[in-house]
Amino acid sequence: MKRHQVTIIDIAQKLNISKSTVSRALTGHPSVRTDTRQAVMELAQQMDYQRNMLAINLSSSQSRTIGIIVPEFVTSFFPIVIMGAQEIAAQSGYSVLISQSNETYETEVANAKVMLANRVDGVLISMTRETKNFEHFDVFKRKGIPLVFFNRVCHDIETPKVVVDDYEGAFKATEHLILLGKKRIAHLAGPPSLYISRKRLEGYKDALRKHKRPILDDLIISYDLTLEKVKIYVKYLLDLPTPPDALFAVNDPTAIEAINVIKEQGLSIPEQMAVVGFSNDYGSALIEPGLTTMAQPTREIGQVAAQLLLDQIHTDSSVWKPITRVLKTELIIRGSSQRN
Amino acid sequence: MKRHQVTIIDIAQKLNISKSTVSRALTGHPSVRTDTRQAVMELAQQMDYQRNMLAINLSSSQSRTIGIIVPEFVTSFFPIVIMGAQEIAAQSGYSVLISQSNETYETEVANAKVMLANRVDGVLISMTRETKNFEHFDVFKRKGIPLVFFNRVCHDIETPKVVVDDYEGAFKATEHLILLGKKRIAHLAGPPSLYISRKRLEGYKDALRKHKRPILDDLIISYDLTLEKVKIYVKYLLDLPTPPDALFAVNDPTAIEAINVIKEQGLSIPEQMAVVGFSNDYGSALIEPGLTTMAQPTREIGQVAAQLLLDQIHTDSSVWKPITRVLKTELIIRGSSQRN
DNA sequence: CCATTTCGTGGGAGCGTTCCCATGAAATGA
DNA sequence: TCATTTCATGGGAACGCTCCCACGAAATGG
Repeated sequence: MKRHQVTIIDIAQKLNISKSTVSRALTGHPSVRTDTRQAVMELAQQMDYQRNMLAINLSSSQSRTIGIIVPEFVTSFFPIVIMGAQEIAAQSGYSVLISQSNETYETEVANAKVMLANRVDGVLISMTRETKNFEHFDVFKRKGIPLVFFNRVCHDIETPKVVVDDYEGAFKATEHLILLGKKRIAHLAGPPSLYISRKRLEGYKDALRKHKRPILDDLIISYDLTLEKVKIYVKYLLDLPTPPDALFAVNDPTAIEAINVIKEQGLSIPEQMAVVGFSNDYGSALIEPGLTTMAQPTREIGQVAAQLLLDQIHTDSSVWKPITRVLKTELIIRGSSQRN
Repeated sequence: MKRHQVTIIDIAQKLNISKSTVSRALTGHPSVRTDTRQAVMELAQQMDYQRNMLAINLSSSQSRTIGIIVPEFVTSFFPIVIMGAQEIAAQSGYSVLISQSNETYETEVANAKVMLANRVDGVLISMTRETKNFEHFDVFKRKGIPLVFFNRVCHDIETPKVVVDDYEGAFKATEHLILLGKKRIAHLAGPPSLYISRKRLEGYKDALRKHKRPILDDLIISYDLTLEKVKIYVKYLLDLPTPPDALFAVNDPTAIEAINVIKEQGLSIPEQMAVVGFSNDYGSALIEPGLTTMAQPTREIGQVAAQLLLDQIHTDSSVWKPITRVLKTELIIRGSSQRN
């Protein structure tokens, strides 16, 4: 049942003026007589007229919407990033279209199509862990739609990126464990397909090197971030002839899961096994003992990414620069790596 | 720099047919010769044509978008609801426009306007804790845009609602504490302005009544859900001449905060003070001791609400029924209310 | 074999704006 | 006072699509 929508034409007719004038009055165009504008505004209010963004969007060929594609919604990380981005977008009058790729390449491609169909003015994206082919991003470049990567970025595409200093963060986290007196520090790493996994691994190794510690391949495990597997790997580590006395996990959910397994096995944290995570997720302060972690400025990632995107949207594509913004991490020390 | 968009006219010209035919071919209209359709499809692919939703939306006067207004994004509850809703919406080809009211009435009103301007086909909403005036919702009814409330619902408006059985949940939670042998059970309640607060309070009281326990006003505190205040109230309770030996908190963040305060004060949980929450948030399993809580089917709330909304969108407004779907809660017993 | 239905297609209005150009009135300057 | 600029407004194309109506050709039926 579509009842009639109130349009500027309705207003124009009642006021016996043209729709052009109504349009100008409503959009704040200077060359409209004050009394005319007044009358239009009042009548609009009275008829509860709402400007039709659908028409405005078509007319202006832009949606005033930015798209965000994230791999998942389960951990608190992405929702917080989205919140940050949404804030910045809203300040400039932009809406946000959200879609999750479910860590699946095909869904990511489909989502990209939806973004295109909806004529978003730009896209913020953090890739699936299985995305290795980047052709579906080319079309954005061809169509002149700016793209900003965050967190899980693609280095094969020239586009702005927002990341945290994964290398430095991992370096500091590992060094923290070394300075704590830990001798055998294990690393539960992410999949090598992710740049952040590789960088964190690198930081871990370099910290060991700096302090002249051996890098033991036994103690480095790469996994695909499906949490169910953490138990297997942690048990494996604990069952080694000479087990590690510390664990640096690639992210907080992994670390939290690891803590649960370690406690289950009856080991004391941090005495027998210290644990450090990465990102300072919501649960990290709650678990017992509290999780030492490299905090990422999660909300800020969203804000910075959105700002970068808006900047691109508002400048000519010929002057786009593929800036990479590297945000700092901060070591938060809690019980999992602290002698009481 | 707006380069030319590929439109159905471009395809039509290349193929020397009319745009009507191209449109029909692309939308799967039956009366198009198979070879024509084939040719159109191929050329469209080749020119990487993307249907322009902006135009389709204007033409059809509907956006194929549903709006969701939530009060906040901080706890894990709303993101999960949104995820559930998004899944259902996506299945029917609907996009989701998200906005957060920041627990502020004015923002909620502004967000409602944005939804209207974007011509969303329906809105899912959970109100601000300070929303007492519902006029900004009337316009949706006037314009025939369906509205579905969830979680924090408005009973003054005839519209579908999705809630959990707050009364029963609170009743069971309280009864659980009674059966545990607790004698003085306090309740840290939400603001009376929220229906769910009132219902939970009612369930709490009725459980006490059923078991012939006195209802002690000293032990019932209503607060505005700003977590910083939990400390004050919990301390107040603990400092009473005869302090309570159990606490039923209106939601999990409150309960978690309470546990932290109780531990800080050196009391043992659950021996000296048992705690039960409501909703089974992400952190509840992590905190030590684990938080006993009434689990809500969070994701399902989003799914059901979205489905109800889609149902309304697809039926004539004259046959809309203000169904209230009440989902069941489930008691999850953890360390905060369990001997050992 | 002619009248009627079916099929595939073309033409064009309409969705509600914005924005450019035109127009006439008022204001300005010499 | 007349030419020129400024101002407030109107008219209409454009945005890209859908959908209704019309039309000729082919298929059908008696």
